[in-house]
Amino acid sequence: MSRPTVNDIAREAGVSLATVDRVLNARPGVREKTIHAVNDAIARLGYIRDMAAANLARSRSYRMAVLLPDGDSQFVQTLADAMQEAAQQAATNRTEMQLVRYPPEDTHALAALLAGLADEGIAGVAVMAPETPVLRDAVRGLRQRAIPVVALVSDLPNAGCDHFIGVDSRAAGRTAGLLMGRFTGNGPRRIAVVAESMLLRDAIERRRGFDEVLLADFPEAEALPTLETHGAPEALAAGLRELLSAGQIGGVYLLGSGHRALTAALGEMGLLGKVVVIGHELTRHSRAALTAGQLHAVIAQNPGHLARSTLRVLRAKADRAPIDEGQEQLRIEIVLHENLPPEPVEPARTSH
Amino acid sequence: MSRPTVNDIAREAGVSLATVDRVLNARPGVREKTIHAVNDAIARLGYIRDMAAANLARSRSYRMAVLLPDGDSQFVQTLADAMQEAAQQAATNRTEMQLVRYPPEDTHALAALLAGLADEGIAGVAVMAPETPVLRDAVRGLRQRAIPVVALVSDLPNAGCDHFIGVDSRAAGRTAGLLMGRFTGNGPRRIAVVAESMLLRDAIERRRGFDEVLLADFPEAEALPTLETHGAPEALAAGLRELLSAGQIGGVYLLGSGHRALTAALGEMGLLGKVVVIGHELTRHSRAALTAGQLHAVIAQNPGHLARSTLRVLRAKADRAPIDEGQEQLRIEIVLHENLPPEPVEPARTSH
DNA sequence: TTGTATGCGTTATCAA
DNA sequence: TTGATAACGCATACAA
Repeated sequence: MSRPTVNDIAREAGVSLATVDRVLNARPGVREKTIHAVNDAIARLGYIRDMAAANLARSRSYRMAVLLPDGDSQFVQTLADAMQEAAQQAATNRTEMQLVRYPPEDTHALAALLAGLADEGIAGVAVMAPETPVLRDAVRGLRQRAIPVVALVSDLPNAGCDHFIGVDSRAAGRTAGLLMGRFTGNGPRRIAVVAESMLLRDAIERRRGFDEVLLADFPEAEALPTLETHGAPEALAAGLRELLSAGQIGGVYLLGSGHRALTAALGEMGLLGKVVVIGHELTRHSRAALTAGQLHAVIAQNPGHLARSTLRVLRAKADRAPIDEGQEQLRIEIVLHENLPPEPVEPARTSH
Repeated sequence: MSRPTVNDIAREAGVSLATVDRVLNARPGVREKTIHAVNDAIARLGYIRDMAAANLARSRSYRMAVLLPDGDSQFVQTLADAMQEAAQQAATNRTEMQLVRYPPEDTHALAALLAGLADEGIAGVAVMAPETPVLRDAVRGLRQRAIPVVALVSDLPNAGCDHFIGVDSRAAGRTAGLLMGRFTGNGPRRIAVVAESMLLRDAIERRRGFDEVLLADFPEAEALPTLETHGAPEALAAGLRELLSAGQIGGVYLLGSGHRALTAALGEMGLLGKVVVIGHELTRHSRAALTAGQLHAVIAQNPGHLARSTLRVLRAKADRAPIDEGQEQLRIEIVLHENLPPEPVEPARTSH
């Protein structure tokens, strides 16, 4: 015996194919009693829906839009690549993706982009951006038109998104704090904290988590005020020098990007390998630093997972189908020299 | 425009549907010239085959078998649960799974089971077992009958499997070693290594990796000979006591299962939280110990990922389709108190 | 060597 | 509120 089909259900329930379909897809216009009869038959026969056939018959394809900030962040670039790869895979399931890079800092341009998407018959939108009132409104606008929106990497807690795909930044910061506390040993020590900017919610949350753990579990450690570099390597070097003049440093926590600049600055000061360095996200540079023993731990999220999860969740939302929480749960990964995953094969470069 | 179909190819090439199908599936009975014309059309239109529709038309379904050792290992039980859950998902894609638990230690029973599967029209087999000559032969037998076989959790390097789904045990051991070295600080210290048995390849490999890193990067640390408990909690307590009498212990590395017994023994000796404990796999017990601060790091592989990956790879092998290496690559996860993922919802218990 | 017609399991558009 | 019936993209038995 092969698996029961909708035809079997129809026969068993004494109704037509169309009615079974209506019940299956929770479409209106069926009497309560009929619904019950169909559901009974489904349960009796142990029917399992064939997704492949369903998708085929729908011959509907889903156009998803993914919005990522432009700029030269290695992490975002890696994510963009992963998105393209996931999209290629998803094309098999009638899901296509349109990747859009928007000028960072320009919230209004982003909002305009989002508003524009609403008219293009888009089935879902994923957006990675800091939360602003303008963005919140744009998201609400989309959702009012029944277009699902998911937040990517950075949560938008007050925008009313359908889902958040990423990790809890505060917990990520706590993890960094725990590692820093354990890696720097037992004596008293000062920990430098470096960031390009503290305007981003992620950086703030990470710092908060980091401090929490250090304060509670490693009272002998002292996390210094954040050194903001604003992307200027000289600022970083100068700042570090100043911190050093006030006493020895046991570790450096890099809140965001800037691995290259940090490695350079530490190298100049002859500190490479002498202080514990912990950072976020696995990029070409952090990977190299990890391999070279200049970086001791990376807190990361898997971009491939992030990308596939995004497309799957958007698809589920578009279908109003439930989400497999277990599968979509992103992990806060800890990457050390010894568990560094092999370099992924270089995909075709994203044109933006 | 939507994607080109076989019909479009047929029209473009000026042949019929059936001919296109013949070319597509490399079936005989087509003139060289016609083949060329069809392939030309395919290239011109950028045709991508819809595998889902193809399988639907074939009305093909896949019966996979997954063989797991029986017994009360928490990890295996968790994996079994994850398998059941993944199977439920996969049923939607015409893939069904038959989970078989075999008596551990009994290689011949396992081999007989495998041989039996060959006759049942199974589309693929996944097996978690230590490598033995008998098992190797059984695997070869299956593969001779064109049934793909994948090794699960523990590799079978000489059995000629189609794929290995799991992590490199030696690298996992190295990771444990690195963490142990860093967590136990700078001074000289002795590290106890505990295992239920050193007969399993995994345990040996982990120990090897652990020693490598400790020797190379932490010369002040001394990894003591493995304390084999053979599942007897008393043996563990006695052994630990003996090690203690010879001097202070800085850390304990638990090579395999036995979290509960270890926690109990350490508790009795008043060592809980005073020595660094590192173990493998996230189970109910290790999770609790991690939360309580009695266990400091767990090296784990994600059972959900393992399960889904297994079914996906088996399916791909059955279709002779390529595998998305990036997606199937299992990570050596490091779990600390701060990045412990939320407890998954309890699935229905596996009956075995 | 090639073409026609039908079916796979589901959805969707009609009409009743 | 229900039911025929025609797609969806591909495979295949059978006819030419």
